[in-house]
Amino acid sequence: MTTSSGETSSGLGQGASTGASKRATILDVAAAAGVSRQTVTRAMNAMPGIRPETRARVQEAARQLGYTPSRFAKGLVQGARTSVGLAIPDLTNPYYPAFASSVVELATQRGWHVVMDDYGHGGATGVESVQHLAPQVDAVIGYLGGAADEAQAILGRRPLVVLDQPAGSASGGITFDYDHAAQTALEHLQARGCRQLAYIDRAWAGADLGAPGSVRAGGPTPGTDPVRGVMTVRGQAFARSAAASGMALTVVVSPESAAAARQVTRRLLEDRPGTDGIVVFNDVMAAGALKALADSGRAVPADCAVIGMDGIPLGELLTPELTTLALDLREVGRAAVELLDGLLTGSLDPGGPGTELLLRHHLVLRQSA
Amino acid sequence: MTTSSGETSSGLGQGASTGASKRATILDVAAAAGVSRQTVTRAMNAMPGIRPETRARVQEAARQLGYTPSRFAKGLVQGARTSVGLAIPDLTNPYYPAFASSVVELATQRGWHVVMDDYGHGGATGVESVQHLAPQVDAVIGYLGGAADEAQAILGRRPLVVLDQPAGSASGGITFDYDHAAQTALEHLQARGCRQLAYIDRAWAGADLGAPGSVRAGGPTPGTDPVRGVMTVRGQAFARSAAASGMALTVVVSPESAAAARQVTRRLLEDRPGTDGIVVFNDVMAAGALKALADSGRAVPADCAVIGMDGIPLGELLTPELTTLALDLREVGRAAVELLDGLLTGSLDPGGPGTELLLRHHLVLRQSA
DNA sequence: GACACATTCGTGAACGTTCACGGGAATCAC
DNA sequence: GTGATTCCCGTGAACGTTCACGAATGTGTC
Repeated sequence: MTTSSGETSSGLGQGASTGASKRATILDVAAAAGVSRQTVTRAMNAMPGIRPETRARVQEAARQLGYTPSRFAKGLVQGARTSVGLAIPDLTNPYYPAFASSVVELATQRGWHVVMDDYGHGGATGVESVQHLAPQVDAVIGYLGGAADEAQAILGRRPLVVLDQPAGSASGGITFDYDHAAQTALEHLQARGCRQLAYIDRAWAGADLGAPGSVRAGGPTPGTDPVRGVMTVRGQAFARSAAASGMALTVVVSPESAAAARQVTRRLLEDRPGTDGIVVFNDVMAAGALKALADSGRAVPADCAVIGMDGIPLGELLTPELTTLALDLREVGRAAVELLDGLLTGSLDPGGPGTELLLRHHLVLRQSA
Repeated sequence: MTTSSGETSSGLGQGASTGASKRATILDVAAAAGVSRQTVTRAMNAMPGIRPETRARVQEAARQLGYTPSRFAKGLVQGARTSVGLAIPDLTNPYYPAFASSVVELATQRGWHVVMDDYGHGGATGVESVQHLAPQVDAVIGYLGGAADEAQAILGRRPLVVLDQPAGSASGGITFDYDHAAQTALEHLQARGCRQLAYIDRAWAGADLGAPGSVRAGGPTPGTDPVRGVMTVRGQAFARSAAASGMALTVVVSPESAAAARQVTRRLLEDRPGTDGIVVFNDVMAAGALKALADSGRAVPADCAVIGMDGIPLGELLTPELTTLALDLREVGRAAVELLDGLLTGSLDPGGPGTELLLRHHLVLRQSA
């Protein structure tokens, strides 16, 4: 029997009952079990080269002391388990959880951990989210809504994959082919016989240009400079697409909520009663539009067709069921994770070829159009 | 000018262009900037006692080398920033994101980080989720769906707050007063004049007892032993409540999805065409029930009233708008975080008084009932 | 009984950072 | 011009764990 040769454990023999004094370290466990550090390590990590009874004794001592290995010490010596930050503007919008779910699943498969930040309640920006995440993660995936360069600067060499915005100096980016989406939707509505089309865009978060619901652009000359900076990228694509095919498209803006969209749509229908086809920025807002159409006594799609955007599960549950430009959100998550994987393993170079993906919406025909 | 006195930096003068060789450490930056470790620390952490030009020089060197301080080394010496794990069975169900959003917000306010795990896609259990989270977090909040004791054992002394399940040996727990909810709903339906009531329960994940939709308990004798273990806690509360007030309640079970609930409801309406009031396990499934009622040509609530459960935003968007037993999910998140806060700061003792909260649903009257 | 070998366990070193302290140079006061 | 004060900056120590190696003990073989 070896007498404990020192190794500077905490002097006090802390009984299991005394409150949270310090924090039990591996040396405390070693002392309590009458073994050395290394043996404790072997016992806790299911390593070979230890007698079963010793292992049991150590584990019991660890349990009694409430010992939990320090993830910091462990990480320091073993080299990081990678943990990725996930910056999301609003978990309340069903679009994001569907995406996040996919990211978490695939990240977990790779043994990564996901640190989630739902910025936006407090009016924080994507960059602030990255700033908050930065000290804790090895990479970030996020819908930042702009300022990719600044975010990448904060992260330094660590990979950043941004979604739905120009990649800029970010390591990678995933964007969506809104021109294709817009063309698909408008063509479909036209083929259905719709003649007076409208697009409901999301109002810029910061901007407060005119009352919500005010008509932004009518007639065949959208896409001109004054419009830029007011419309979202999606809105610009719709304006371009309408102009290209010579259709008239009324563009209105609405805050990003079903209730707001309902109100805006109601006003739109008063201003332009002949509207017979509406495309909406996202499915949640489209649900509001459907409500407004019902309010006004119109039948959908007979009197007015509606197309949403995103393809969240909610759409199927609405009445009428929502036709939508769907994005396969699990696929988007997969693209983001695989892109990040490539960047982390080095098989992809930041900003290099293959780091900017363009994904397409596809039209899911249901009842509303 | 001090000549670099050694301090064992990496021997190679790694140019900024060479690939990811090792990882730049604080010593590399110090050497590159011609200063010491401590000065680098001061520069990176905005500490006083450093000349502005020196700070700039160090920061430039850090930038060029792509230096990122090791969170492990930092955490090791500074004592942990707390990071909490959030175990969630299914982010796809709108119930959970609403809750998670609240948790993330309040945790962020406290300077915590949230490591999210959406277990359940791969058929994992809550305990496995905790096992995955454990090495990375200082505490866990989660909907584990059982096995709280086992989960607490994995975490040792670290706090565990479980929701919607008996706390067992967990540090804290938040449960819901389903008896009150059931009574509220059933009384409301009865007052409305409903006489043939049904409750659609969620089928147990693992169990496959009988075809989905089979009638489990009819008549006035539910709550007996054979039923236990088949019905959820919510189901049992409804059975109890119905029995207590002498109402007849048909209980059927359905997998947890709108589509499944739709099918189950359809079958229920064939079996018991006189059903004129239905309560459903959650809002998503209630949406399916509404669809089934529409399919069968019934008017809601005239022919049959429907009450959902949870109070997710989706309910407002359905047609008819869903009456529901709502839970204020932000409040639930707040309760969980505050409980955890108390446990972490020591103002609350694990399992002690004030660690088991009972929250109540309130009936939100909309159109469906 | 001597040797090789397997099994079990312990000790120095290292991971990268911050804290506590101390030293040197410049500035100020008189 | 001496001492006190301030401003910068550097060095030992420590955080808690694992890795690499070596020591001690037991087990088998001839």
